Amino acid sequence: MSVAHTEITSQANGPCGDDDCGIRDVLDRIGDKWTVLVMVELGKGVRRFRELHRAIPGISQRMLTLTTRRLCRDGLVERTAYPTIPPQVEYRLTPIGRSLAKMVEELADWSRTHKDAIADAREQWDVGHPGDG
Amino acid sequence: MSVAHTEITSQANGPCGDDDCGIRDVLDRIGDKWTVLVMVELGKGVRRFRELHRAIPGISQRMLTLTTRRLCRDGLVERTAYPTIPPQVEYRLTPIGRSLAKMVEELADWSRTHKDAIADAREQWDVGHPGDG
DNA sequence: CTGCATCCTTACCGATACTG
DNA sequence: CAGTATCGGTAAGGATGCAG
Repeated sequence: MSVAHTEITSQANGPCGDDDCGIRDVLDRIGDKWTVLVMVELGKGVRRFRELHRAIPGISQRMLTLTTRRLCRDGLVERTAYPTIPPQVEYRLTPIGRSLAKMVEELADWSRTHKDAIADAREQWDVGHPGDG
Repeated sequence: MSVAHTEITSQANGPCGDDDCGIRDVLDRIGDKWTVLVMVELGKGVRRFRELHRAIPGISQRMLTLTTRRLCRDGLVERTAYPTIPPQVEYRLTPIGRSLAKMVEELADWSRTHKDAIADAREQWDVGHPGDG
């Protein structure tokens, strides 16, 4: 994402006082455009590359490749490639990946619960602030 | 952030089956560079603009202004301006803002717990994939 | 089918100067 | 003190074509 520290240890200041609790890295992962969608889909079970691609409308092949690779790099997703022709690759959540997926689900629940309230707040704001984003 | 749908209702597909659960909007907010830091600081109590600025090293005035304004727009933060000279403005979390701050804290807890595991996974990955980000 | 390489547009964000 | 206005670097991500 836009922050991209790359190294998990390179944070000047975290939100937890003055020590780095690592949340920046997690947000750099799940905060990007496609990661949550991939994780939720993989939360339903093992998926092949093409299945993910069809299950997530709008994602490009390039972004699906990058997203799955980053998830693999962080140990959240496991990749299994069978040397067949044509190639066949399976993706599945690791235990730690499933635990993060659970957090994401809770966030999704929160979103569902407060979605309308936020929409209302924005409408209220926007009428009082024309020409604002 | 990079996604920026602006409208809370303009999502083709959410992670929850085929309906939009609004998580995209939440991630667009807390996924950006500074929002979590501001929320956690406000979680400690009422803060003035300058106090936030000093409490969050590295943030520019511009970004602090944008971040607080977006939080206000979503109804997560309340802004109180006193017409004194010099001006004085207070920011505090709304009830819904506090509830989101709680979710963020849980995510921070998760990060602390799994930080080392992720760092290890990255190291493992990087040794096997030189020249990769 | 699964990926990689390249070009290109968008917009996030930092730096700086200015206002009431 | 609490913003606003403007400029510019940079990285994310979309489109397209090629490869094993």
